[in-house]
Parts: sequence; structure tokens; C-alpha cells
Amino acid sequence: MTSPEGYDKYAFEPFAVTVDLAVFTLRAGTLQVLLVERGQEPYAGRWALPGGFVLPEESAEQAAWRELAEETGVTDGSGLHLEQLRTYSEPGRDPRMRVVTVAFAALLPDPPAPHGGGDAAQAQWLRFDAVGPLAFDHDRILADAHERVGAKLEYTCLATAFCPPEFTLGELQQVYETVWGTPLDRPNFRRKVLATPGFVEQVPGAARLTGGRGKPAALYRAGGATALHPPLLRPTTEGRP
Amino acid sequence: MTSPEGYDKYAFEPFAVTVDLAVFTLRAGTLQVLLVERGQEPYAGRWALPGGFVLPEESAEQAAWRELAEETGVTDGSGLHLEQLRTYSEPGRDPRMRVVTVAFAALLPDPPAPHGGGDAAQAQWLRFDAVGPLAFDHDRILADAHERVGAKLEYTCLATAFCPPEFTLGELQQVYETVWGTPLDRPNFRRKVLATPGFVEQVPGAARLTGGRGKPAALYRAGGATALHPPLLRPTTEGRP
DNA sequence: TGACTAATAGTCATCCCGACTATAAATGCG
DNA sequence: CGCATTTATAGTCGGGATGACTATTAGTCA
Repeated sequence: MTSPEGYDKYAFEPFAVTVDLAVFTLRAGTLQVLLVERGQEPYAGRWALPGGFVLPEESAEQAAWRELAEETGVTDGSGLHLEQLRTYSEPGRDPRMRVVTVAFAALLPDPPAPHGGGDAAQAQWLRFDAVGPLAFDHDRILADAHERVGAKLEYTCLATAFCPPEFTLGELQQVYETVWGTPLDRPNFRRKVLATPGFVEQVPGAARLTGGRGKPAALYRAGGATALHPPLLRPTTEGRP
Repeated sequence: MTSPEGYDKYAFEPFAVTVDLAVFTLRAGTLQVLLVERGQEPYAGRWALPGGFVLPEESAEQAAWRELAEETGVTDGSGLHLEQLRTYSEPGRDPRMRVVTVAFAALLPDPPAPHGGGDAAQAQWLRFDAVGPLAFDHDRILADAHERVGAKLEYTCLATAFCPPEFTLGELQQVYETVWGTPLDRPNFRRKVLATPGFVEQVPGAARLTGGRGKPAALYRAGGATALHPPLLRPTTEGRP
């Protein structure tokens, strides 16, 4: 339908374009997702991913950053991770009208602003493994986002995006274990991370008293590397699809 | 901007939504891309990715399949690979109006229908390494698509999508070498492929006379596996970004 | 002081992979 | 016909990464 004579204004249907955000964080050793409760039909009372319209002068990326700031209160995006996931465009996905949504996945370190108030309904953190059926096709989007994050932990240094600026290797390991839902061997994880140049770098001075029991752990911060070669593969369940 | 009172018709700008396709194939040992020549402004005379508007009752995926059929003449999608790449939504990407495009990457086996004629300008195969500056942001889309395909060869069995139903391991290796632009060691490649269960399965009977010199090679077809564990990594240029 | 906990160090066998050599089976040229 | 050439296939060898473990260190808590 590429029109050789330029755009014909009847050749296309105008769509509403929105962004939807799957925002993950780690709190109390669990993977949590930022959700908003819908106040009216359709799907009144259901939880939904935060999101909103792309404004006339915005890209989807800019809209996603704006929404992320509005819902979480974060002001500086440094250290945050936000990436486009994919676009969902099935005609019936919103019963009211034709809405095409560009989905994003975002990662926040543990104590994110407890969700600042905007105009929208208050956003809340819910345990990922306890989210009921969501509004629209948001279950699917959330599942896709989780799969993407899990996969990217394998071959990127993304895990540090879940951590505060300084962290222990134990905390970093917890990121992998929580997202993947699998325990990892501690010495082997340590060896792998330290053997990857640029993944983490040790903070010269202090060793944090872990707040509790055990030998205090050394502190690290994220290194400059983004890719992880060779990858750190999930314990193979033999031919994962 | 999630409106608690339902959609306000002034709360959003209607956008045009299109799909753009980066269609790759292998011909004569080179990687080729399907392009159309633009007839009018903007970017008159420039090459562009084939694409078009998403129709009112279509998803972007359906629009992409339709466009793929229109431009290439393929009728059965079996064996073909088409996947969503990402969405490009910068406000200025089309000077005429606000157009958001969902980009797709597609792979075709060698002798695809030589590009059937639709309403659109005739599509043509061009060598990937020889494409000049394309219209709009299509250079960027094409580069992203190429990177995505190259990356997916590493950890999926996608390479068979470039091959006819029956192929030799030498042909399969050519897929990797052509997309990656790197020569591979033949015995090692062979060992790796055969050691991955479900990647390929040997065709019982024949051995193809390769049409020319050398020992005839055994024929294989694609197996049932989709993932490649462990991955088949590109010769590391040491810390690829 | 002594269990307990967590971090860190180190060992060992295995598997994967890059580099390489060798053999087999066809073509084509002299 | 014989031999170089070409391509497919088989196998070897060493090193590095990794999974499974054991041991030691340095703290807290009772």
C-alpha cells in the first residue's frame, strides 16, 4: 500500500499510540512490578501496567521516560535502564478504540521512590509472582518483559541496573537468582563475574558489614562493560525454548 | 497521562502507523536486501525499505505479512521467518506527517520469487554492503535489522531460514559467513552443528553432487530445535559492544 | 566461648572450542 | 589414464570455561 503519489489521507486509519511500561525492581529478595489499579471500565478494578499516550512532539522513548518519572518519582535517569520491548497492535486489544502500544521494560535499583503521585492513580509495587490477571493484554506484555530481562542477564551486564551504586557480589547474585528463579553456586558465580573484565570493579576502601551475620563482603560498582562474553547462561533446563 | 476518566479525545494525537520490512536473502554468496525506489518527494530517487500502512482491521504483524507477500510474491509463509524488530517514532522521521513505524526483519531462502508486482514500485534485491543512503531513517532500521539477524544466528537455529528445504552443511556455513562477514573453520562448524540436537537432521538417502567440484556433501534439513545451547558465537573481536 | 552464617579461596574433572592434520570422493586437465 | 585440485568428512590436541565440591576466613549471635 505504498502510495506512489504521496500520502493519501484516506489511505490510512489514524491510531492512538501509547507506551506501556513493565518496571521491575528487587525488594526484600523478591521481584516486584510497578502496577496501577484501574478506576473505570474497561477492566475496572484490575491492575494494569503504567503508561499513557505519546504526545505530539514526543518519541515513544521520550514518552516512556516521562511516564517512568511520573509514576516513580525518579528524576535522574542515570543508572536506570529503560529499553523498548516490542509493539502490540492487535485490533481488539483495547475495546474502546484502536490503540497501538509500544511496550518498554525498565529496571530500578531497590529503594526506588515509593511511587510519587502524578495525575494518575497511585502506582504500587506488587510481587511479580503474585500478579493476577491484568487489564488488556498486559499479562502478555509483562511475561514478554520478564523473559527479555531474564535473557539479557545472560549476555549483558544488565544485572547491575537492579543494584544500588555500590553492592556486594552476593547482592548481584541475588539479582540473577531472583529474576531467573534458580539458585546459583556462589563461588562459581563469583569467579565468573570477576573474570569478566569491566563487569564490576572493586571499591577501594570499605567492606560493608552486611548488616547482619557472616563475613563482611567487599563492595563493588558497575564497570564499563555492557556485554558479557562469554555469556553467563542460566542453569540449562535442557533445551529451553 | 493515564486519564482516570476514560479516553479524552483531545488527550492524544492520532498517528499514522506503518510497517517497514528489512527482507534479507542470500544470493550468489552475498547478503541482499529487498528495496524499492522512491518515485517522489521526499527522498525521490532514493531507495527505501518496502512497507506501508497498517490497515484498520490489521495488526502490525498481519500488515507485515501482507506487505511481504505483495513485494516478494511469496504465498506460503511456511519456512519463512518474519519477526518484529522495534518501533521507530521520532517526531521528525517523516517530514510530511507524524508516522510511527513498526519495523520487521524477514529472511528468505535463496531463490525467492523475483519480486512480484503489486501496486508499489517494483522491489529489487540489492547487495547489503552496497546500499547507499536510504530514505527516511531506513539506514538505521536496516542496520538494526542486520545486527539483530547476526546476533540471532548466535543463539538460535535461525540460519536454516536462509536455506532451501534441503541443504548441505557447507551452505549452512555460508549463511553464517555471509551474514557475519567472517570465515569459519569448516570442521569446527560441522562439529558444532551436528553436536546440537535438533539443529539439523540428515536426509536419509541422497548425497548431492554439489553441481561441481569436490566430494559430494550430505543433505540435511532443519530440525525441530529453535534455540542453540550453548550458542555459536562469532569469532570474538574482543568485547563486541 | 562456641555454633552459625556468609564471603572468599582453591581444587578437580569435564566439556567445549579453536587450531590443525589427515583421509575420502568427486572433477577436470594434461 | 593419472594427477592436481577441490570439497567433505574424520580425528587429534591443548587450553579455557564451567559445574561440583572442599576449605578457610571473618564476622554475628546466643
